[in-house]
Amino acid sequence: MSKKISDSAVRRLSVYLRTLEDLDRAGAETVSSEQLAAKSATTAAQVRKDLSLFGSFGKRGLGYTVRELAAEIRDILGLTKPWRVALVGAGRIGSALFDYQGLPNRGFHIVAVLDSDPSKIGRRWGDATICDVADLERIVKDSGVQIAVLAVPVEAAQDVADQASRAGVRGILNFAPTRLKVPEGVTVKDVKVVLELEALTFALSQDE
Amino acid sequence: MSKKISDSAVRRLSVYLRTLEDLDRAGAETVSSEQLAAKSATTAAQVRKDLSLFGSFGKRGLGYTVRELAAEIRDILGLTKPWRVALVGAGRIGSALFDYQGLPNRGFHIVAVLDSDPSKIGRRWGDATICDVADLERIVKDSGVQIAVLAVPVEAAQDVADQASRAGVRGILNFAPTRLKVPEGVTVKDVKVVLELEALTFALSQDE
DNA sequence: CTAGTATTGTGAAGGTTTTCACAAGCCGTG
DNA sequence: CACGGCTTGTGAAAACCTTCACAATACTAG
Repeated sequence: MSKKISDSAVRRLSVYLRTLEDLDRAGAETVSSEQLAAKSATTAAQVRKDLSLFGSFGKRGLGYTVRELAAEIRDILGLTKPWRVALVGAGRIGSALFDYQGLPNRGFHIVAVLDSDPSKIGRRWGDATICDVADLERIVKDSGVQIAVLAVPVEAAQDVADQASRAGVRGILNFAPTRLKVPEGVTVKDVKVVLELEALTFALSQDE
Repeated sequence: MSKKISDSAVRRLSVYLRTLEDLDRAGAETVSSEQLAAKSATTAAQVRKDLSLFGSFGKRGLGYTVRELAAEIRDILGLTKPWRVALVGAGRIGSALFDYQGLPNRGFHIVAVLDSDPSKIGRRWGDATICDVADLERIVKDSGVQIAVLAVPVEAAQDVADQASRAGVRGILNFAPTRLKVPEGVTVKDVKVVLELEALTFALSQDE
């Protein structure tokens, strides 16, 4: 049915959304593809092409209504409904994510925090209690968790991914530096810090 | 001089390197493009094409020597020399990075940790002392810092990036969810957690 | 109502990246 | 040393992505 959308297009949409939210906060009512492109580090033609993959959201001669376009992109990205997230790993990355306001703002609700460390299990974080990761499957099922965020050591990641997949999670955001094997129907995205650093050193090594 | 190398090719090289390191640890001596591709989630042709951008590292009929190829890729990515890194922001992300063994292993040495919080300045982390971010420029110059890692709140990020650029930093790894403006000659790479999550929800919204 | 300015949406062109397919090369065996 | 099995390196083809360029349209001013 829907034509294939490239990953880069999706990522640009996400950038446009952030830009639009900034514009809205700054009080802008409308924006042209030219302006949106400038603030999103791309070109006007690219903006229009990206949007045209999903519909026709602007008015010729006028541009786009900031709020309307933001709403359309939220819809495209699947951000109009809340997502139930389980945070696995109550270490420093887990705790930084737990407190990060950007997640609930975008509709990502952490409904469970899990860890394997007995000294952490049972502790309270805000209004969440840290649960034993051994109960992951039950918790995922009971709370209807759709997305698992893996902020666990690399040795544990595949195991947690297996359990989460078995329990019916549909997406995994993985902070561990390893390529997870997951069944059909489960989507993984990786946060690759070292890879970014290496892309950086490649760039730096080039221009000298 | 050097032809333009696509970002995706560079990122794949980084993945190959990790795979090769795993293979080496597992005791493998040689690897074919087919095997390397399977473990790196790409195709054999892609592997060969990527490598051919930089030279000819294999033996026909035999494949690649794991260690040799790893060394070549390290060289390509600029990982054969140590990089001096300043870590700005001694919060949870900063502290997670500071303790992460993956960085020194890859030649990234954190030579300074900075923060603006008076209650943190002066504290010791391992054998580093947290410095006042107001001294960033002096420290960058004195220690020959090449890369700044920004693990600071979004409001502070642009300001720190400006100071770091002025002090002569060549690369910035940015964890803050904002697009940094930097002068010519400074390269920025972003770690985009929310963007990955949104790419995930897009994928999940598609197949249902 | 007409002219003029602005800006979208989109086919077509241009460019880049990936895949294909095969000659060239390496090794072990007999 | 000749043959067969295997695997690289690489032009050429195919697929994909970005940019161009312009007709279509919206509004404003006169």
